[in-house]
Amino acid sequence: MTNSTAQSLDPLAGLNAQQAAAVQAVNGPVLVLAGPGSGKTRVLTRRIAYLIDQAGVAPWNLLAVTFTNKAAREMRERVERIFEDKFGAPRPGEPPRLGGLSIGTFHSICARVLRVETDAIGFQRNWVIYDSADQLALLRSVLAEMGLDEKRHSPSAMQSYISRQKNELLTPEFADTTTYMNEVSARVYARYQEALHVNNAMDFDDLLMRTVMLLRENEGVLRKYQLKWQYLLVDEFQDTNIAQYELIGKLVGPPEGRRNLFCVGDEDQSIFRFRGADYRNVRLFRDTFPDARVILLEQNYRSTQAILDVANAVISNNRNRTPKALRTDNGQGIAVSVYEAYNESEEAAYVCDEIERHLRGRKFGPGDFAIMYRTNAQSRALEEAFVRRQIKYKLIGATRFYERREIKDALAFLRLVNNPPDRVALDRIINVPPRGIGTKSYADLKQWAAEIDVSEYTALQILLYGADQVAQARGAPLPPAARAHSFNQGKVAKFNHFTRMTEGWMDDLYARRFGSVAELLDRILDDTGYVADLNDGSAEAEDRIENLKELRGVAARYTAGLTDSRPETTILSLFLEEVSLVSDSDQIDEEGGAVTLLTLHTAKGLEYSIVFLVGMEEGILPHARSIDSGDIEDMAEERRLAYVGITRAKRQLYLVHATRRSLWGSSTTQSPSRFFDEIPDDLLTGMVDRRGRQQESMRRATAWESGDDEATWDRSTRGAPRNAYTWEQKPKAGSGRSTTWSPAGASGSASGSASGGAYGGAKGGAESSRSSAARQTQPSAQAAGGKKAQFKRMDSVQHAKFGTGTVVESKTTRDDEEVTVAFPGVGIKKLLVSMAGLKKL
DNA sequence: GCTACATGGATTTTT
DNA sequence: TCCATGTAGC
Repeated sequence: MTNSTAQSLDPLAGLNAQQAAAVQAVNGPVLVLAGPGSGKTRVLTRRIAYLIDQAGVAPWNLLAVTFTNKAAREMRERVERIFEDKFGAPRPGEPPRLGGLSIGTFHSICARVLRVETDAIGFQRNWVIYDSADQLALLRSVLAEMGLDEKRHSPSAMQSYISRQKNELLTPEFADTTTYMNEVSARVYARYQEALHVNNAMDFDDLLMRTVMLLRENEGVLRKYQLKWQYLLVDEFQDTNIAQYELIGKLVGPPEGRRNLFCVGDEDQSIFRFRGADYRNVRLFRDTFPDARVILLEQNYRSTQAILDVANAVISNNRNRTPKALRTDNGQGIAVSVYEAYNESEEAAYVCDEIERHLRGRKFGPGDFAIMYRTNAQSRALEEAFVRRQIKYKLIGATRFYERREIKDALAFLRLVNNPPDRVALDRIINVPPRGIGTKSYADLKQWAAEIDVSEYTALQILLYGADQVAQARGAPLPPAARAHSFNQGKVAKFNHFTRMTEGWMDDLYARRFGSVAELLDRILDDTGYVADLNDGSAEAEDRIENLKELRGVAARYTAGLTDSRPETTILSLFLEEVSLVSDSDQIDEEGGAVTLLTLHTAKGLEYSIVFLVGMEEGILPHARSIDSGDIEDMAEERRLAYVGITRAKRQLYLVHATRRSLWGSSTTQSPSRFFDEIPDDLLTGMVDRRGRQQESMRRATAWESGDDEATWDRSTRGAPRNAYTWEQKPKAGSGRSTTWSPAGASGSASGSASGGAYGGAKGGAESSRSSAARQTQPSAQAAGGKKAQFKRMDSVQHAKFGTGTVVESKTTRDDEEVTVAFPGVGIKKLLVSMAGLKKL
């Protein structure tokens, strides 16, 4: 290699003094307190490269812990790129340069350790990870078993209690029993843990707790990992919880030992307290290692000074923090804008207006914008507006892919094949699609299984193969009752049909007849008739099928005859593990070319040129829960959340709040967030003095309600069509399902201000009343057409009045089809197929 | 056993 | 408004 290429890897190139110091601090504990936008990712990647290339540390001795899988992936890629720059692309046959380098989240690292140590923790191979829905399902059955009423003992309260205990490393025998409720919860916790073990499953929190327990109790295992990982790097250290802190402590060894621990964090960005994270770990670290090197990164490379000033103003109201002054050389920039909207639809309309204005200026593309909010529910009004305006957007999080019904069903089949004791999986799919095994039969099966002390799946096997054969296969005798069951022949036939099918999959799996997990999935969907059952021709079914295809795409990457070279696991279980540990932020890609909609929590670690922080209202941000609790720490965390949002912006920041908001059904008046009061007026623009602002707001609100404000009305009709208006004066409509009350003809969604349901959009009043009047008088014009959808997304259609357009969405209603069509130059229209006379092109 | 409908309850944030 | 759960009728 030549000198010049060697020099291209100068891990210190372009770093400031503090960053360079952090990269080079090789020995002893280091704590980097990094403000937002201070280049900490850069420091971490450079440091990894530096340790490997300059300090001679073997890659397999390094462990870097990140907050998300996405961050892990990116960090690995960046380090790889550094080495490619220096040594060129890896040649075929060459051993991997970064072989054995471990980068991952706490959860994924722990899963890997536990996978290897399956025997040591007393689990069977191919154990699975339960997500929170699975946890709830299991908790419900535990509660039922214990004869506890769900109404009095809410499963989700139990769930959060258990999670709290686990995050604090409290096993059931040490769990908190200080109140009656906690005492009950502790007993549920104990039973729940047993149930998990019987199912050969762990929940998220178990991954951490069991790993720590293992390292605590097993000296040999502890030594092994201490020897393996001699250099530890931890990102987002302020968001570690007790379990994670102890895990790091165990791996790094006693304070007087090796101590090659490098932690990066920012107390001001700690936003996961509800998950047990405790930013005081930062101080704990300093107490544990009094001689630790502490490096401050205060220089900000991301934002303008105008944005940082606002961030400083807000965060300085938190006590118990190390004061920091964010500064930048990026210049003052544009002042932060404040906008007071009338309600959430007008808020969305404003955001769209501004985005469109910027897009016209051609300096920014859609991918430069992000809209951040406190709660996922807030995304709905925004989405509506984006669809109407035909602005490309990407929604992160709301309905998580792996929580969709069809995906969970498909995964449940795979999970059962992988791990037959998984009762939660079996519960889910024993009768999906319907195969004549009703609640009663299945309950009987469960009871019988409990009596003979075997898993439900084993009971099924006994029905199919007979008790003797099953006993022989397990190498253990079964109780006499295993020979006697009370199912009639018809039921046994139904059970056997199911079992024969699943046994077939397992046989073929272990005979390596599938080339990939995708092939197994194909076979399952085929044998069960799942897709056929799903496909009723509706657009929704089509979406679900699309989702299954997407899942198949992921599964296709898991090949090699499904059996890994490692004995402790199979490719199938690695696949299941991957899908259990994906996070929302994994969906984020920079290339998208679309406006990003996301919660403040998912926004952590990201940056965008222009950021809109919407719903800056009391009760939203700060959230009502945190206001009501009266806990000063809760409020401090809300403030940090605001701070995180503010500091995501590179060039321009908008703070938006609304006067009214309909959050769940009814509309309430909202007052601006207290965080506005913490920002000096001269740092904000777009806001007259407070009194003037309120008068303006009143004027607009009155105008809105009487419907005579042209400007507002115009925007409102685009943002949320007529029913946003009529909804204000609608009579109390019992269940909200009435379609006859509204003179303006908003039908269907009676109180839905923003959530559609009205037919026709801007200037479409006439159109809309006609449609809905027609709908009332001719309810089943198209009844003969049944449920079949005639149109689907992306279809080109012709309309007599609006011309040619493209179908955005199609929904089948009971007796008709409702199509949303984008007509260029006209706008988005919702049309009833029975009325509109649409022609497919 | 299945489907359609009614009712009641609930919503913070996520690995 | 939305969802999960419960119930009546087939």
